[in-house]
Amino acid sequence: MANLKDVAALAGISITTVSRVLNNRGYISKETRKKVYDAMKKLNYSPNEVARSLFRQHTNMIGVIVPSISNPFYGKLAEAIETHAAAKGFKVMLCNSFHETEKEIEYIKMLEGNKVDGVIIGSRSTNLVEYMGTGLPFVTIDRILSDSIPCVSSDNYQGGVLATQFLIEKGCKNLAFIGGSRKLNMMANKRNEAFMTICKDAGVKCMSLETGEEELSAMDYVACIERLFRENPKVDGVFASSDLIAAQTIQTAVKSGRKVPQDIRVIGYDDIIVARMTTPSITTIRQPINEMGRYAVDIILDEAKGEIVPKTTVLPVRLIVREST
Amino acid sequence: MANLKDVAALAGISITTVSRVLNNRGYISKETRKKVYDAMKKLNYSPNEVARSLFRQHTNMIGVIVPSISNPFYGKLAEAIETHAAAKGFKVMLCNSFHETEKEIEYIKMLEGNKVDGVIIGSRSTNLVEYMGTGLPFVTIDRILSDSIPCVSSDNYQGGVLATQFLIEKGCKNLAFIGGSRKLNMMANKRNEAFMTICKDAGVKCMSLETGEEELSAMDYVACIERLFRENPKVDGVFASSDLIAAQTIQTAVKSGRKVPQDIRVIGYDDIIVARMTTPSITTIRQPINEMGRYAVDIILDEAKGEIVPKTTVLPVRLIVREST
DNA sequence: AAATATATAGTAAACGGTTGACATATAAAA
DNA sequence: TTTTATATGTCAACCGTTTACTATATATTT
Repeated sequence: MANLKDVAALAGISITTVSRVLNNRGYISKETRKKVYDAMKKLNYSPNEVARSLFRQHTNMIGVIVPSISNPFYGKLAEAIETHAAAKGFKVMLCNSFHETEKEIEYIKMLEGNKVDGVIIGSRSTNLVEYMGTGLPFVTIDRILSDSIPCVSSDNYQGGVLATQFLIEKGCKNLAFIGGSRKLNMMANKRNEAFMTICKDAGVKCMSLETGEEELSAMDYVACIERLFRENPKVDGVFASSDLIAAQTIQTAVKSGRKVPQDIRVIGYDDIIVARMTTPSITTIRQPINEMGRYAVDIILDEAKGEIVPKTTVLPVRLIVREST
Repeated sequence: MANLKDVAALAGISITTVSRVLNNRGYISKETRKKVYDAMKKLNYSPNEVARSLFRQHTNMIGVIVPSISNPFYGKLAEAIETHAAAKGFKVMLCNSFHETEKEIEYIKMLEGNKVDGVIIGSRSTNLVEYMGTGLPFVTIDRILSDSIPCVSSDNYQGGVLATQFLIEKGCKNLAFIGGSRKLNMMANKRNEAFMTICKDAGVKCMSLETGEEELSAMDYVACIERLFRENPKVDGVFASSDLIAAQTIQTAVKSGRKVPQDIRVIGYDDIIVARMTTPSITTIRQPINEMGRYAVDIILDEAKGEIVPKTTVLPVRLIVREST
């Protein structure tokens, strides 16, 4: 691979001048500029970004840690992050933690060593804070890790309100909420809070089901849902905390002879592609995943520049009505 | 951030010795080793991988270019690649090209500049070859780009055979295939070939529908499928070239009053999460995506080491029977 | 004619780490 | 006692690029 020296030699000028045209600094004549570009083209030269990074003390690279990119929610999030980062000239290093704290710690160390300019964490582990050294900027998605780490989320409480009210409006009298573990300090817990509050206010019978880590990792909630139906056969509306749960709720309901939405209404959360693809398609609360990714990138970049950034950024959600309600 | 010099100073030894314990070279006493580790811990030191990469002339990083990581197939693929790469000490840079040749070229240049050790391309553009400079190793997924670039795929022909035979066994007399553009030089075209051949051999009526770029990008095939049903109302079996198409085929069939699988049987391809989540769940051909990712990584790493690698690697597929047939 | 702007070159240090050559000192083995 | 293995140190070169500094040589204004 050609380097600056080769380009300078071919163009018949000094290394310094070549570097100047590359970085648009100082005075350069048109002819010199042309000579340089010609030599670069001839040698198929592209600057060694590793060397640049070393000198400049930043890499224009951000790390993204998610539990699993094959989970459609994180897939969309990562796509939004990468797209927006690329538009700003930043690269993305992808890390799948599979909910394992150890891996997350390892990834953080790795990213630190690779001198990324910041890390976006869409992950669930606690106790990560102590491993987040001094200088590196972090942003979390949907999760408060510590007071000093900014968080981007959507309005989970409002999402809970919207979903619950809609189910009640549709005439449900016996609601169930299915969500993830409440022990994790996730903003998503607010969906459940809103659900309980709205149900209580409306005098509607309600219950909530908490699933575990295994279900989350395997993306398989069927056993939980079957139990829910067995123990509460009169449930006529389910607010699922993800579209994946909603899809499986529909499967389980249909299998037990219930019709969706006639016998039981189901509403999901996230509005990932699965919600559009099922039969019946899933009414859901759309999180503005693109915008969440965009804000996460903007914030991490501002942080890296030493600017003051908001501690929390809450984006609005929207009810998307489809066939399952 | 602490560097080698700081660690050496704190440990009271020379920079060279610290570098020696870091790289396990030469003779080091236990006490010195301990002093170094203590100092490293105290300073929260981690070696600057950028500097290392510059010296070593490789980055332990690979680039992955996919059309869209939010497409569940590529999400799974990227996850498999990242997981396997991480296990081997390699990092992954993620690139979403959205099927735009320009972006792919830009990404390739970027990855070249960042001195990645290799690039895995799960993308569809032609004419990329001229931009793939001299030294950088490439591997494609499911696509022959040129004679000299290794390709990893699953056995698309066999997948087509399995799917078509299964539909015929189930009693279908009037089959349709829905797939992507055949102009692209994808291995996936072989599914269609197999479909036509098997149908002809069995004397079963068949047709095949080719969707375009827009449908692929938007992941929305409903209009195509509606037309198919309108123009061929007697179709009683559909072989869809992806689970996304299969899911939408089921939606469209149900909407038009057909029952799945009683009136029309649908078989998908890939076995992504969507196939498990729909009602009815989708019978499909499972591509061994994990293994495809693993082989892609192994091959790119071997290539980077200058070893001889197979030109094509074809992994077996499997029929997964669910409810849609 | 003097002052200023423009255009280019060379040298050297820096970024942080690795490595080879060479020196030195102690401890164990021949 | 000599040899050898072990343990550390110093020094310098190197990876490819940036940049500050200094030096010159034109060209253009005052």
